[in-house]
Amino acid sequence: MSSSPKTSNNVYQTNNMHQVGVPCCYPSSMNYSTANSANMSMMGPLSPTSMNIMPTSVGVYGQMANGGTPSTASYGTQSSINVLNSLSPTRYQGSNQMSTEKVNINNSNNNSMNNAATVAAAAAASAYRRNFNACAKPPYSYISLITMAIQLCPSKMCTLSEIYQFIMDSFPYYRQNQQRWQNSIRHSLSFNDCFVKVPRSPDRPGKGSYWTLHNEATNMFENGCYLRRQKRFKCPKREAFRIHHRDSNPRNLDKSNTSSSGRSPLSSSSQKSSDDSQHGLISPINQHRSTSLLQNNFIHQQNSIHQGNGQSDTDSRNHAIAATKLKQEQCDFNNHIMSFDPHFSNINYHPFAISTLMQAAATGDGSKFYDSSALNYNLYAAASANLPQAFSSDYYMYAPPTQALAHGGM
DNA sequence: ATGTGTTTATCTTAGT
DNA sequence: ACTAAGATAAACACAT
Repeated sequence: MSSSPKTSNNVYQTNNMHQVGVPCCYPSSMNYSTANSANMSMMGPLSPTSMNIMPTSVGVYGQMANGGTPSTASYGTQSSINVLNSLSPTRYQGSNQMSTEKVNINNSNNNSMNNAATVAAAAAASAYRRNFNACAKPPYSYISLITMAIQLCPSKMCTLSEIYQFIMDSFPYYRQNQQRWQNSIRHSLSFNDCFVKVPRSPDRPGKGSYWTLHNEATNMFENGCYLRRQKRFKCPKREAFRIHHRDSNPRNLDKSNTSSSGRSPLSSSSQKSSDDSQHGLISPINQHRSTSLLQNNFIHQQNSIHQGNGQSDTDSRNHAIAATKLKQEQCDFNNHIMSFDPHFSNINYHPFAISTLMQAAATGDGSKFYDSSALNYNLYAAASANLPQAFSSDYYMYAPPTQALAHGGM
């Protein structure tokens, strides 16, 4: 298998994708051209200016310097064990190319601001040098990367292009081979029931929908492993609806008999896209947040769209009835689990949980020395603060797109 | 034309 | 070894 990486000619354009009211906070000024080592020089030489900003990015990922899987005995929390065990030596070859220079990160909060800033800056500078010629693939699955992007949005939903932007801003590795991984991102969004598409409202024109998390899929990585979930999230209601729709649609009856292996579904109407909002999959948790009205509007609009989109009257009625019923059931269920699930009542449930990192970022934890305008950078500061001390010397750190910050993030 | 979204197929990898 | 999750490639439809 040659699998020579395709080099795309696309340069990701961020500036005019959607202009109004995008409920997202990611810096959108960076255009990352695809993929060669020369392009990595865009990260620029380390300057005093960037030094001041670097500590925001003392995020960590990587593998043990000696290449081995760490024994579970040595390291503090179960979550950190899971994180490290999830690293594959073959997968993150990039980090093998790093220099052997080691960084001692002192992440104690007891240090004075100056000391901590100095240490962090030194660590960042060192990491910068190490990182300059090698960008290891971060130990996060695409699903977890998408989840991070969504969770970091105040509105808890964002567009595809914003997901791209978050990933590229956060992980230099993904400034390369964009065509490849962006296809995978799109596949992940469509394929996984944990991601729910939210249509745009008419007053927010633009390409693509918003994506949010299924309200039952907000704790997929609470065990601390962001590479592989123990169980793929599947929405039973969606599955049931799919089956119901398939079996009750006369157009599918003959197909289901004849083409068990058929490839024709490419031309069939998609289920996920049209059914999400009808299922009431928009989280009531999210409805507590700033976009509740917006999302409710989306749901209503989508319902009305479906009732008049050319289906037969019978189909439309059945859809509407089923949607209403499912939506009510979903809300009841959500209210129920929210009453006792610790994940919803205690956001600090787990030190490595995304929700924990979000909380730290949102409340300014780890942002003492940093510009807090870019939430995603604070995420990594928070992650760094949670880093077990035993790992600190062997971690692979990475740099943010310093130019974006230096230019004010716009 | 380009971006977005869906789906199938196939391969790799982690977990057991 | 087996299974399931995830990654990758690709074809295609549709929206902007």
